[in-house]
Amino acid sequence: MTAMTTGSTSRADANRRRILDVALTELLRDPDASMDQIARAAGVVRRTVYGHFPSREALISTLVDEAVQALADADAHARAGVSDPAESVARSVLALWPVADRYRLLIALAQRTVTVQGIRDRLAPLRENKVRLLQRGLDEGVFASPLPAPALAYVHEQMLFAVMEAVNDGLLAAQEAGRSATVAVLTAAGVPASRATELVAGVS
Amino acid sequence: MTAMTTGSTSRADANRRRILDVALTELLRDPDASMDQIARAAGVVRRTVYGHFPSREALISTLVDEAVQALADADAHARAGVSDPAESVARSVLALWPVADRYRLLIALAQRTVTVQGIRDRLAPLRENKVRLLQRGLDEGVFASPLPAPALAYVHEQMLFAVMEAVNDGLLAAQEAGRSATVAVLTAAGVPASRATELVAGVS
DNA sequence: CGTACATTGCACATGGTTGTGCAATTGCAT
DNA sequence: ATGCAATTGCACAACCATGTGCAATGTACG
Repeated sequence: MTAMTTGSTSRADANRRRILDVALTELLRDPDASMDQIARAAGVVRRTVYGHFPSREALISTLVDEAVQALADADAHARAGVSDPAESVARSVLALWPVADRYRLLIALAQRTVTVQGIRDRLAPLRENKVRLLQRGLDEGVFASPLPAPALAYVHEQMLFAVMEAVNDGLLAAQEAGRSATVAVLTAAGVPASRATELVAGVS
Repeated sequence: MTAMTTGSTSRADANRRRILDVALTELLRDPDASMDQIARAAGVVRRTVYGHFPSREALISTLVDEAVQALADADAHARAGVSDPAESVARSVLALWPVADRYRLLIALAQRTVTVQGIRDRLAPLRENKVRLLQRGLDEGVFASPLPAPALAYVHEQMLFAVMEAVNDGLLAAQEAGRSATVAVLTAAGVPASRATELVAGVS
């Protein structure tokens, strides 16, 4: 019965997984990291990487797919059945935080220019969700900003990157980062600081 | 007297200037733009660019120097003799806005990884000024944020990029952008929306 | 006109990266 | 141990970008 290589996903799949993981951190350090750099960092020869992925494009593309998937899942799950826009944003940011941190390279690539075509497109649905949420909050008077909802969405994204950078540079404890980022984002949306802190405390 | 090639800075200097300008926009479109791309875009042959700049490094480095210079000047001038931190931030952002927009590529390169070594370093003094200002505001209770001053500085920078992107993508009118960005930044620092709008109105 | 200088049009060497081919080797599981 | 699949270790071709050299061409200015 086709042995199915026991439960162990064989070392092939393990390698593939490791290559993806290493590629993530390696590309974060240098978005132009070569296949050789990635391979070496994964403890493998360049040729082996090509055994798993036909091209550099394909490798990064796989990474993008995983990232989008993880982000979409986290966001959808966090906002399920929450009606208040402020609470929704709070839950969303808190849930997205660790995932976005893991994949922040790709999101950074997404907003940069000529990398893999279509990163932006693949993130578009997620972004649109956020815009709708922000718009609703603005309409209901829960949020306040001189910026239109789509611009505010950009701002929120960038703020998350900023806080991640801060953590990275040791300016902020990783423990507090998620909550701090959430409060910061809410504040930027015009939610009074007191209400923002309260919300985050209540949600987490 | 040494002739000094009349008042006209000769076409050589004009070319040099145009190469720099074009390089700025070209590198903005693609941070990895080749010397050939830049040269063509400047209506010149690659070899000519090397006549003005010994290397790609040198070209970008010149750009960085100009950017840092312009930013530092604008910031210093805007904040001269202003004591209130909130007003100081307002003036600073409003003044920095057009300059940062012009040079945003470089600031983006600065926060990204392995480009020209030392972009971060050259921007450091400017950044430190901002951190001190934010710290003072936090101490005086004018600002409020769960983030420490240095992290808040990151956030402010990134917010500016976000708004620039928004303008770039047509989500926001260029006229309003500077003021909107300023209000957004102040709001993110914990200044109440009403006070922020008031400040910006009073300053511009 | 003729001088000086900037620009051009090659050509060239160099180095790095991508992607492929193939034989040899390693490791796992039966 | 033996077979199977993955991994390795080259070697290769193609491409692209960086810098440099040099002769020819243009262009402004006295």
